[in-house]
This record gives sequence, structure tokens and C-alpha cells, in this order.
Amino acid sequence: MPKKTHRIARRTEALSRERIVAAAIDILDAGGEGALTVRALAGRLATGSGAIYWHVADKNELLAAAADEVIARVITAVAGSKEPQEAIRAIALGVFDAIDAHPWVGSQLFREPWRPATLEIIESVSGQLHALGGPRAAQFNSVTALLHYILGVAGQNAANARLVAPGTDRSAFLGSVAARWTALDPAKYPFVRQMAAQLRDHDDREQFLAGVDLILAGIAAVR
Amino acid sequence: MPKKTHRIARRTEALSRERIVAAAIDILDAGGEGALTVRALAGRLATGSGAIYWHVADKNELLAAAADEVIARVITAVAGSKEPQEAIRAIALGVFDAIDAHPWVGSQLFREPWRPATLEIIESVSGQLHALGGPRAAQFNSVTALLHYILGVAGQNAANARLVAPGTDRSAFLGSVAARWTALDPAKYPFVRQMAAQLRDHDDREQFLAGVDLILAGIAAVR
DNA sequence: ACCTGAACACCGTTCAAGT
DNA sequence: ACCTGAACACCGTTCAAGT
Repeated sequence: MPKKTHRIARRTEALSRERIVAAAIDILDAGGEGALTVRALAGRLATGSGAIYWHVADKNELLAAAADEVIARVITAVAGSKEPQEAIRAIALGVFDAIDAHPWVGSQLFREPWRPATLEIIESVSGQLHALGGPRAAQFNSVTALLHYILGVAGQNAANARLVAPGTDRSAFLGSVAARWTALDPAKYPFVRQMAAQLRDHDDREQFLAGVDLILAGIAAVR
Repeated sequence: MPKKTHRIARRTEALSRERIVAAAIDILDAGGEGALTVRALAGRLATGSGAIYWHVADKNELLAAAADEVIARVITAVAGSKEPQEAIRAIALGVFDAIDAHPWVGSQLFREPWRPATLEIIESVSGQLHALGGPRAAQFNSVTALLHYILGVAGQNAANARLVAPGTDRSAFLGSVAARWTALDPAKYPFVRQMAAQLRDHDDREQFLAGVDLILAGIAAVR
């Protein structure tokens, strides 16, 4: 039986960084950040916990690599030749949708600004802003403003996803937050109370794009 | 000795939610999020770990209460009668500075959008936007855009604070990130590379305000 | 070179028992 | 009513031992 080891290697494929990251993404998507434990990962890969550490430095690096992977897919997907403003909207929306689908990416984006995930976003946005023209200092301001806005929405979405019970739908969640807002002391929170209805009825994607457009309008105004 | 229990009660003051939250803020400020463990907190308060849970539901609630406290102080501090635009800048800068001083607040702000911390910010900003006038739908867009931008910067600052070794200063950190950016592949990241110098030399507060102004310009433009 | 899995040093939280 | 602290059920990470 000279092919025996060969067969075994085929059945339980050799561990690799790629397989580990892919399994991590699956676990994160299925159960959120809390579900990704080294033991769960090792179990799904049918190996020992220690084996993970041969391919990956620690859990932090694993989380970062998983987020990099998801964002890289987005950026390549939206790459295309459009008008700068439209391209920026597409990039922003791509990131938004990716975080909507994988909320754990939202919390990851904040760590280590030199990671590919953030870098890809900065690079593609600033490429478009460059095409738009204007002085270099203004461009730096514009990229960081857009990036921070996107990150802010990303983080908020990730946090919301952590809060809503897996079964409940988005509008039920918004409805309950709106109800809380309505129940606030009118003397202390008059404006928040007034906004409750809009909170309840708004569409997240539209709202996100409205913010992008607001910033783009600002960029156009100061240019 | 009828006053004995009295004396003891005076020396080791009775536990209370306020004392616990105050001690938590101290620990968080001194050692960051990682330093706040229930055991550390109990130790500092000279009590058992279980005692904490008599006054506070769990660690999450404790973190949230600590953040609420810090933000509430900011909002009351910047309250004053100024021009709306200037007031918004003051509120934003107040939040920015608070998170600069207490980075752990940055990560907390994302959780639970009905918590006082976020509510205070929304209320005060939207009060000023109301004074600025314009249609109600546009005002909702404006508040959320500003809030998400502020949250984005907050989260990024908190993440950076977690990364820099407690001793290193800000400019050394920026220098090292800028060096990484410069070392990137020019074919893959031409624009990021170009921005490295600006990243190195920028001032965080100015940069933050430039973003606020960009959004305010956008708000003025679409009104 | 790569993998195993027990062991280590932690966590947050609970709860019988005390005062 | 409030506090104690041991105990429980977890973590991430390490490392001697195997192949």
C-alpha cells in the first residue's frame, strides 16, 4: 500500500493558513465574534488547538487576516471605471454591504491602520479623489473624513448586529429603539424624541449614502 | 463601644454603584480596557468579587456606565450659547478630547445606541442643527453623518491608543506608520504612499476639525 | 516540519454561607 | 440587605511529546 499516506492527506487535507482563515470566516459569519474560539476552530478543522498556532501567531492576527480577506474581495469587486464621485459611492457602499453581511469585520477595521483592509479602502478612495483634483492637503482631509465616516457606520452596524437577537429583523429592532427614544423625558431630550419616527422609518443603506453625499458635497464646496 | 460599627463603616466606606463606577474609570484610565477585571476592581475596593454584582448587573453594564459618566461631563462642560456651527465644533471637539484622554470610551460608544452617552451627543448636536434650520429629513441625515464621523474618529483613536506602547509619544507612532506606508509597493499603493508625509506631519485635533468642517460645508451646501 | 492535547494562568459569573 | 470567597465553566496560549 504505497499510496496510504497519500490517501490520508487527501481525506483530512493538510492544515494551512488559508484553510484556517476560511474556517474562521465561516465560524464568525455563523455565530459572530463570540463564537470564534481556538477550541471551536480546532474542532471544526479536526485538529488540536496547538496546531493553529503553527500557522497563525495568535487570535488577533487571525481576526485581522479574516477581515483583510473580506475587504480585499470587496475592493476588487467594485473596481471599475466610473466617474470619481460614483466610484467613491460604489466603494463606500461595497464596504457597507460587506460589513452588513459580516458584522465582525466592522469591529476589526479599527485595529492597525496599516493592515491591508484599511489600506485598500484608503488607496481606492484616494485614487478617486485624486482624479477629482484639488490641492493635496484638501485631499488628505477628504480621504480621512470619508474613511472615518465609513468606519463609524461600520462600527455602529457591527455593534447593532451584536445586539439584535439572531432571529429578529432589522425593522423590529429599529422600532424598539425608536420606542425607547419616544419614551425619553421631553424636557431632557426634545430633539432625539422628534427624530424617533425618522429613525424607525429610515433605510440604512440610503442613510449611509446620504452621509457619503453630504461629505462629497462638502468636498466639492471647499474645492 | 456603641459607635464601633459606625467607625468601621467610616473607614471602609460602604460599596455603591457610584464608587464602583469611579474605581472602574480609574482602572481604565490607568491601564486601559485590559486592566479592568472584576478581580482587580474588587481588590481596589477591598471587597470580594461577588460584591460587585450586587450593585452592577455585569461587566458590560459597568463599562457602559463609566462611558456615560465621562460623556455626560463633556456635554455639560461645552454647553453654552454660541453660534450653531461653533457649538457643533465645540461639542465634537469635546468628545474628541474626552476620548483622547480616556480611549476606552471610544470603543464603548458603539454599543447600545440608546445609552445616555450616545443620546447626549445626538441631542446636543441636533439641537444646534435645528437652530441652523432646514428640512427635517436633511437634519436627520446631518446628525447621523456627524455622529458617525465622530464615532469613526473615536474608534480609531481608541484603537491607536491600544496599539501604542504606554511610553511612546504620538509623533513616534505616526512616524512608524508613515514609514510602513512609504515602504509599500508603489505599484499597488501609489496614493497611500504619497500620503505618508501628510500622515506623519498632521495634527489629530486639526484633522478632526477639518472633517467636521467638511461635513458642515456639505450641510450648508445641500440646504 | 508539522501536529497533539494536557497543562497553565487567567477570565466573568454564581451561589451557599456568613453578617 | 449586603458582602465573602470558593467554585464553575470557560478562555488564549504554551510546550513536551509524538510523527
